[in-house]
Amino acid sequence: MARPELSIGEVLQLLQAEFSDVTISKIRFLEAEGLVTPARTASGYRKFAAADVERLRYVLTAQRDQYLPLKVIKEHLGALDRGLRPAAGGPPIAPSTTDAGPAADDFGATGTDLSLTKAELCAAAGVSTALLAELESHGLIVADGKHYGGDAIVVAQVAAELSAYGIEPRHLRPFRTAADREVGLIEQVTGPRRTDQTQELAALTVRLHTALVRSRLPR
Amino acid sequence: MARPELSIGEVLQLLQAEFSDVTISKIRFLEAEGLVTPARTASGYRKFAAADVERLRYVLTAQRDQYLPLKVIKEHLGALDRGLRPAAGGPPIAPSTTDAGPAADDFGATGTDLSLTKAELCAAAGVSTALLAELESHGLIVADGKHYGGDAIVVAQVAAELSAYGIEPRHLRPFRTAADREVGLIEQVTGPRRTDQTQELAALTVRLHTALVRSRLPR
DNA sequence: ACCGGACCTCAACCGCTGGTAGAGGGTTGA
DNA sequence: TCAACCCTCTACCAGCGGTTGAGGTCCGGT
Repeated sequence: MARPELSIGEVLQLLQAEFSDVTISKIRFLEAEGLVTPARTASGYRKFAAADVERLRYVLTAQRDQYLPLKVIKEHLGALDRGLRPAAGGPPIAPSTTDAGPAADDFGATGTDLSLTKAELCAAAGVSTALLAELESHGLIVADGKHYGGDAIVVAQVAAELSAYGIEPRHLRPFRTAADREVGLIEQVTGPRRTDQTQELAALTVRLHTALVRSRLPR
Repeated sequence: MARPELSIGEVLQLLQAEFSDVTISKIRFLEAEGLVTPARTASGYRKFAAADVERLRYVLTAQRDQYLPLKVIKEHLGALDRGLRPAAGGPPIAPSTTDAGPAADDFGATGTDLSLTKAELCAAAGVSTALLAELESHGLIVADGKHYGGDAIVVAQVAAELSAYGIEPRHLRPFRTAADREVGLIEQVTGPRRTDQTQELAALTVRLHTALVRSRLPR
């Protein structure tokens, strides 16, 4: 019980068992990049708690096994910190895709599901509760109990941007209808459970939709 | 009948719909790296078959959505070629569409102004003239005079893939309706000429559509 | 026959990521 | 007091993923 925290050298020993290419300088670098923030002694020495080591392990695993860039790993860690619990997937814990952040929009393997409260959703999408309420009233966003999924962020963000063009939630109802029909068609084929096939099919139909819109846009 | 294969410029047009950052030089680079090996004409021009384009799509998707390094993507492709199904975490070949991405968006790029004859379209998409006729009869593909645009290839390809699931052109009419309505809404705001705004708006609505479908997919 | 645009190759160059190296110096504990 | 350990900071670096441009060829239209 004397000292639950480890010096950087001790951390190195610990991690080198699992990750042969870790070095002291790398650990320091990762701190400089904001991926881990160990406490400090009065004299400035880093002291790593178990949680810090765990975090490093997560980073190194994601790098080695999923080839993720540090930028992305950092976002994942940030999402975890904010209490956004992903559902299933990756290594130690699952990565989160949807944020205001960079792309990652497939229907596939990395299927990640956030669960947000109303307040979190509004904050993440940068919209007012009034807009959210309106979106809900038109069925564009639906809560599962008290929680919203990650896609709701995108819906809310886009709706907000569209309103700058004078397009309001009530104009968007047909989108809801179209999406429902689309999903209905998919479920007719694959059944009511989500499978790989469901996702493949969804990717296809969305691609179809996109191509159709493009083809009908004025030249 | 002349030419079932596409030139590099035509491939560019096709892919830019989905991947806004693809360039000619990037395609050539990917060939140099051995990720795709288009055939050549007698005079040395590259000619891409549908399979080559599919391969590029796979590469670009894996890069964008999974952040995989080219080296790894190459291995996956190699494995696929050898008939192995990709193991953990790889997308089969039916990944994402419109990305909810950073800065750039799908519709921002240059206009897709391919102009293909019926035969070329069928060859490029790998579909029968019968299927094409059916798609036309349901208004999913329309010819401008005797020629088809680049999006028609995507529509035809997707329709072909969907038919493997028992989904036939007549089931796809609602997609046409939805796309028409969507474009109508956009034109109401931006007028009947194609402008940057048109494209921005289209990118937004397609993103909305995608998010809605995702959100309504079975959990 | 000619012209412009699309295509070719090859070599040089570039920005970013993910670190490493090492100088110069403080801290700790035996 | 000394070795081992830790600190910061600046400089540098290699590889990845392309881009740029010079110089030249090919092809469809008039």
